[in-house]
Amino acid sequence: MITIPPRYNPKQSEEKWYQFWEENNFFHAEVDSKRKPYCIVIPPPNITGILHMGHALNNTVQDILIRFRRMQGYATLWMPGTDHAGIATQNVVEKEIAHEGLRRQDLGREKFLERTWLWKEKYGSTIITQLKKLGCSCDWQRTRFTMDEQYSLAVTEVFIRLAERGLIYKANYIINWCPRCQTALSDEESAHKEVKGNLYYIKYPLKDSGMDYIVVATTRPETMLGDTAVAVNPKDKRYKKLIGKTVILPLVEEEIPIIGDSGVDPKFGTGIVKVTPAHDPNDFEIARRHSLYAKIVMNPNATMNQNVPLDYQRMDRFEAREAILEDLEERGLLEKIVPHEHSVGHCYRCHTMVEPYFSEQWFVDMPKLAEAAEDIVKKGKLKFHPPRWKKVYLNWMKGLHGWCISRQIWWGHRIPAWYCPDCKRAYDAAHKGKALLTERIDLLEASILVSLENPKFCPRCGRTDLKQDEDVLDTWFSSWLWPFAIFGWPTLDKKQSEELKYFYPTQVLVTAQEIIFFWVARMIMAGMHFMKEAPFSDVYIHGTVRDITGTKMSKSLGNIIDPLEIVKQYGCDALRFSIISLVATGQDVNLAQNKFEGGRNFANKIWNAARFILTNLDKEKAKADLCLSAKDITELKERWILSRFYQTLDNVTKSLDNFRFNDAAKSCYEFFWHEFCDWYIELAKKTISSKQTQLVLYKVLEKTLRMLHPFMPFITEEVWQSLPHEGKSIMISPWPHVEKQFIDEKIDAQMQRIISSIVAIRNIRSVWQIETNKNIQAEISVASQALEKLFSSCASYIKDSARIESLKVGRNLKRPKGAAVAVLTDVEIFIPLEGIINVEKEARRLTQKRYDLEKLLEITDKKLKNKEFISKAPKEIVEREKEKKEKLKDSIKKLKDNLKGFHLK
RNA sequence: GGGCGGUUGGCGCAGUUGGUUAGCGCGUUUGCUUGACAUGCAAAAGGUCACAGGUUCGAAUCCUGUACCGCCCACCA
Repeated sequence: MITIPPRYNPKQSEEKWYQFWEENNFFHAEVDSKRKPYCIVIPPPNITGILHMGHALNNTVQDILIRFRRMQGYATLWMPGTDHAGIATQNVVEKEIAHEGLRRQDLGREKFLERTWLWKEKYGSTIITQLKKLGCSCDWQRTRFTMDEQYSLAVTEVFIRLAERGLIYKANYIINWCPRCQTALSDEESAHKEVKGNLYYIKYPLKDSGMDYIVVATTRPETMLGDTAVAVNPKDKRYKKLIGKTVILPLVEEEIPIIGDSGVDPKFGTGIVKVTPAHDPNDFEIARRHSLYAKIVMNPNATMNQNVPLDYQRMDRFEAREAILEDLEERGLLEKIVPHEHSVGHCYRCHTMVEPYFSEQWFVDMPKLAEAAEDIVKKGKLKFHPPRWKKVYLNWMKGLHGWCISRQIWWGHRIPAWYCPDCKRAYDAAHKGKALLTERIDLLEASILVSLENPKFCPRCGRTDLKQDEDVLDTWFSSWLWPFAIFGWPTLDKKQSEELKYFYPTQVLVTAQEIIFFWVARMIMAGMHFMKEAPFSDVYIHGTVRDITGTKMSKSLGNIIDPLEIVKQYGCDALRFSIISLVATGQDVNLAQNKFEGGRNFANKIWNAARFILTNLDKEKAKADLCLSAKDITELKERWILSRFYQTLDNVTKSLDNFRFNDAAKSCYEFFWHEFCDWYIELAKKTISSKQTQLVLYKVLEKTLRMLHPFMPFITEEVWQSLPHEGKSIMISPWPHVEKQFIDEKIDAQMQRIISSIVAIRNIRSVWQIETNKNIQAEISVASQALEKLFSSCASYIKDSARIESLKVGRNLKRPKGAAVAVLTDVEIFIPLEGIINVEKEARRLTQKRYDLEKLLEITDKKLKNKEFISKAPKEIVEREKEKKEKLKDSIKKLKDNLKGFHLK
């Protein structure tokens, strides 16, 4: 007798088997010309990352796909790695040194980077360790980091190649500036949020016209210090005559022109807009059209700079706002204040309000790169799942501006550009004030050299101490190369080029919707440009993990559920199975702690079913015939469970092929629990030692474990290892084949009749409160010889499952006196319970049943009387309705006949 | 301003090209120390599929509109 604990102990198996898999190198993949490749690149988590439910969902999906394909025989590679996460990591290290009272400037660039590398060594792989706790079968030997030496080379190379083609350029442009991080951000890194503010109506006196003034409306009065014009719409009759006149900018007391620009909306505010080219993207565009000068009025930390009147200098932007409003008020220049809601960009890292800021930055020419990336998706060669994201993607591609890639931080890939200080200064001086017109800076003219190595001298003046650009590249400028840079591109040795050729393009990318623009779109661009092929053929976009009220989980809200805590409490398989069952394609998932009980209970069910089978398995018998054919199985219950198993397997395989993970999980669950355990194992108890039962118990369990393995890797391995098996691990065992010979719908229908009959009897027992252990008698009256045969041969199923002591099966039997009745299609069941049942109550029960069926009959009848239905509906539908009608009629008649026998008063 | 998603029994959700008596999990009720499992077993109750029109022989499913909730995009001074 084997003793197995009644409860599954996840912790123990998780540790044991994960180690076993790693030791045996099962996660590792090599180029194998005999097999097809299947590759997924992990969305590299930030080194600052701490595992959250989003990761749990994202990586469970990937691991399921990877394990599924691995079992199917693909050369399966899941490439792992981490992202250096420029701003995020720098912020973390800055916080750390702040405890020592230091700022990064105190350390200096070199020392600060040393600290950051140390931090990375210490904490940077936390997330990797955590991913292992989820059971992820990544090829860890190949783990990459976006700042690895070779990877960095790819980044630099890409920068140079794009710069050479003019696809990367330097320009004076208005960008998003985070005053706290003190760096430029891309459009995507500035997250728009609705902010309740005010619209301030400010009077600008007209020059040379006494008391006359015009009124502009603004939400950010502090920027008025940088106004270089006032604009009206030239079609606006009210103000047309103002164009060409001059106003005196209050507080600054400078003369600025009134210009006409069609971008001005006459309906908004007063229809007159102040133009601040250096601090508003809209105004910047106006300024370019009118060759206006851009006056920067803020320092990088968003305090007012030396270009504003002394009183406001060094004030914070919001402080300055208050001061300016007060001063305007005092001068009678503040007309009114109207509450106004508008959306304002916020830094996606620190949530500080972003300032539009005019500055010199590096950009990628996105519209150019977008062409091929747009095309490949339009053609359908790259598919999104669910498909609605295609539209979102294409729409984004259409509206692209330049991508600002320079960041004024230290942690990251330093821009491979060098300046000659003299020549650059000369260039700047020559272009001062013209900057708006000459948006792109001519690198040659400005003596900016883009190259892999530090250039020896300035080609213009010969100076030898050239200075490297201080800025680093946007983190996403390295992650967009991920699918090919991880293989060593572009400096490939022989092995690497083989691998790149074999594994690129990869198969699927799994990610969340908020990453589509940041990363997915850009990877497609980079892939198309550098590899001439999209980096993957399918993109699976999963939903966002939320709490039970539908709020996004976040640390600051305190509504997070820690996946590792769930693993500890419920087990990894429970976490995986629960989360995957909840996620319908692309739908968000609302989680609560108790949602994981389902997965835990399922794991426990698997454990106990296996426990039962193992304790009863005669290993010799089970092993005896591993390749049985359908002919060897004669018993209904055995044929049925095999038929159901292969149907389920077929379902699960197809669902996984189509990224329908919840369907797959539900099929497994339904089959295992409600068919295999509830019916088959229960029935099998009576024939446990028969060869057929032994074979089928073993065969179905073993194959079901394999089917479940991608979802629940640990418990399936644990159980599988205790069963007779071939091979070293379930994770490298083959995905079962759908053996069609076992699928038999007639068998399913027959078994269904038996099951329905058992349920009907149990129902009667329950209604009349017959004690569970009390044996009763039953008579089953059937309509045909075939049914008589079926019920006779399955009499034992019914007797065992419904606790029937003696069962009589016959044709057209009459209801014994005082018997309870159940009417099923072509079957009547009588349970003699004279004295126990209440005749009137039983009659009411049957009448209710009859009433229900009559309602159905009415609907069916109506359909069949409808000539259009008969002529227009497909034949098989009509046929089905006809059959249904006959069955209903028959059942109703039987109910009526039985009711007659009750002789009610 | 534009786009997208959601609205199905008390709660959380499935429902693939329109066609079974609309399913599942949790919860609820009743009964069970049935020899794998009380993280269990058995039986049951509970829904006019947000609303209004339309298409169709037939609509939870397709179309139009409305309401509410949520998300994304946009140069809304």
